[in-house]
Parts: sequence; structure tokens; C-alpha cells
Amino acid sequence: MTPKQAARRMRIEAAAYEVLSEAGYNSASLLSIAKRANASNETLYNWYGNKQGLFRTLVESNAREATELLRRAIEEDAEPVEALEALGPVLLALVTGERAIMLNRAAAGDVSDTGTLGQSIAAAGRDTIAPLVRNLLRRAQESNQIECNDIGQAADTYFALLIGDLQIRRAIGVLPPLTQAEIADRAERAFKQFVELFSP
Amino acid sequence: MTPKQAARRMRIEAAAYEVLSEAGYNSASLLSIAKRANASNETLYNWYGNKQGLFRTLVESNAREATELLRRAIEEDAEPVEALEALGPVLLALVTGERAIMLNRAAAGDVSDTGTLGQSIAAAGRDTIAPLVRNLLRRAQESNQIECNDIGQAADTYFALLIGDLQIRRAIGVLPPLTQAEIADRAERAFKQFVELFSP
DNA sequence: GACAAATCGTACAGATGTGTACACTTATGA
DNA sequence: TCATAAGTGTACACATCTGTACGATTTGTC
Repeated sequence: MTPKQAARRMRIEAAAYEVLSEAGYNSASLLSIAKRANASNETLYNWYGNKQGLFRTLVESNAREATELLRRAIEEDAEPVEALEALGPVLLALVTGERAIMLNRAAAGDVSDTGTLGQSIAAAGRDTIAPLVRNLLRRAQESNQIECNDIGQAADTYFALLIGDLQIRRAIGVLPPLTQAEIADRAERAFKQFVELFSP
Repeated sequence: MTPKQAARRMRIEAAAYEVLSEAGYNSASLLSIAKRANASNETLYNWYGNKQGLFRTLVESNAREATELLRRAIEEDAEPVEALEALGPVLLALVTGERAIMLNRAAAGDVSDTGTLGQSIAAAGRDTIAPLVRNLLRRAQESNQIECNDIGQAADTYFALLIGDLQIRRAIGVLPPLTQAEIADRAERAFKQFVELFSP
């Protein structure tokens, strides 16, 4: 893979996001993406196989960046409860952000087709983050900062309080992107409510 | 509108659900729906205008039934807290049910197109239910059964605890339909946590 | 600089969707 | 019973997407 090819790939994936944003998943044909990227559609077919393949790589690279960001937000703090508090705004901004929402819409459109996009999103998203949060909660439990029988259920409750139905409302287009202030508010409230529910 | 026409409409809308279920929103063409219903596509265009129009009526009739169901669940109990407890499983079953999820997927696919489906879902769904819940909470507050500064925020918290990210996970196809037991469990847990957070 | 590989631009066949048109059939109502 | 309205089945023009093909051009490598 030459540097030029890497740049080409970035240009193509940027074009894919642009077209996805303007036209939506159904109307985002490989042809239109190729044109936007000044690339040949034959190249796209060679590289990604088909539309699902292209968007699957989008999901994966997006998730890789996101996971890295979250991992940093968590591991900067040695103190688990503080780490949880720091995680909130970052995670909330990510999952309600424009890119994540567009990819979720794409996955919803792909369910009756291949269903692979949703699987990729879940695998790289929740299935990667939830274990991190469970670890955090386990450490908090061991140092008697929180109290719960079922770590998994506690993690679920945290996600529910933090994210709630924001994602689906963003996905169906009835909720504009959240402002920084809204994100901070909601994350703080979710954290406080979580602590209230699970404090010893 | 003759009875025969009403039956025809029901047949067409049932066909629309069938095709939607099998092929997804993008692939559900008016032509395929017309064929499935043994109807002429010209009739569909006359009656509904276009694809969005057809699915918008689906959303609206589905929401009308759902709201009626919820209103009954609430108003059977004079006691607001009991009504809230009774509402949980009904609401959860509705919003994670196959029809609601298919319509949400359709709305996600329609965002970059007309965006009207999402608006209809929100108008007939959350925007209709939330006021009912807020009324319930206000009554509970007046009889000192719960305590909160902001009714709207409390209602949000209730929805977050009850529904969480189940809808989006159902929509992208990574979560199978919930069983009766799962619905009952989750509703009970959400109710208990809500009470714990907002009891005086 | 020359050769080989990768990529572009364009074209193509086949399939499908949209929205409209029209002759023929069925239902509605006086 | 008969005239009018409504609906069916089929066809059409137009547009678009998919996946493939191929000569021309650019890029990487020796």
C-alpha cells in the first residue's frame, strides 16, 4: 500500500460520507461515490467488493477511532468513578454525532439486505465499550464506591440513563445534533442518577 | 368510502407490511406492494400519492391504535403510580415490536428523502405519550408520591430507563424481539429505579 | 528511461423503480 | 336496467443502479 493509495482511500471514504450525508444510504450508489472522489467505479468494486463492503470499512474505521478515544478517556483516570464521569460526555457526543447516526441509518436500511452493517456497528461499538465499563464498575465495586449484584445490569442502566432514546430519535431525523451544553448536562445528570441508584 | 373500499385499503396496508417485512423499505416499491395486494399501482398513486404517503398513513394508523392502547392502560388505574407501573410493559412491547421497528427503519431511510416519516412517528408517538406521562407524574407529585423539580426531565428519565437503547439496537438488527418475560423484567426494573430516584 | 501494474474514463447489458396512460372490467346508484 | 364512476392489468417512457469490460493514462520499479 503506497502513500498515494492511502490518500486515495481517504479521499474515497470522505466522498462516501459526503454522499451519504446528502443523499442517504439508499441513494448513495457506488457510482455516485466514485464520481465524487474522482475515482473509477471499477476501483471501488475491486477494493470494497460492493456497497456493503465500502460502508463496512467505514463503520470499522470509525469505530476504531471512537474506541481509541473512549479508551483514553477511561484510562487517564485511575479512579474508576471519575473515569466513568469523564467517559459520559465523550461517549454521548460520539453516539449522537453525525457520523455515527448516518452509519446507524445505513445499518437500519441494510437489515433486510445483508444485515452485516448492524453487526459491525454492534461489534465495534457496544460490544467493545460495555466490557470497558463493566471493568470500571467492577473496580468501583471492589473499592466499595458502588454496590450492585449484577455488573452487567448496572452497565445497562448506565447506558440507558446516558443515551436513552437519543440515538433512535437522531436516526429518524426528529432531533438535531446535541450542543456541547446539552451533552454536558445530560452526562452529568446520568452520572448523578447512576451514583444515586448504586451508591452503597 | 364504501365498506368495500375500506377492505381494499386494509388489504393494501397489510400487503405493505408484508413487503416491508420481507424486502425492507428501499426495496418496497409501490409496484411490488400493488402486486401483492392484487391492486393496480395507479390506484395506489391515486390514493396515497407516493411511497412516503402510503407509509405515512401506515405510521398514523399504527400510532392511533397504539395511543389508544396506552391511554387505556393509563386510565384504568386512578392511582397514578400504579398507572405508571401498568404502562411500562405495554409501552415497551409497543416500541420494540416488529411493526414499530419496521416503521422506524423506514423513517431512518426517509430522512435524506422527505423526512416526513420520522416527523409522523414522533408526532404520533413520543409527542402524544409524553404529555400523558407528564400528567401522571404531576398527579403523583400532587399526592406526594414522588418528588421532582422538573416534570419533563422526570418523564425523560422514565423513558430512558424503560426503553434505553433497545429501539436503535432493534432497528439495526442486532437485537431479536423481546420475549414477554424480558419485557416484564425490564419494565419492573425501570419502574423500581424510577421510584427510587424520585421518591420523596 | 522503459516496462509492468494500477487506475481512469467511458461504455455497456441487464435489471428495476417511478409515475403516467389507456382500454377493459367491475361496482354504485338512480 | 342502465349510465357513471372506480379500479384492474398491462404497457410505456424515463431514469437510475449494478457489476463488468476495455483502451488510454498514470504510477511505481528496475
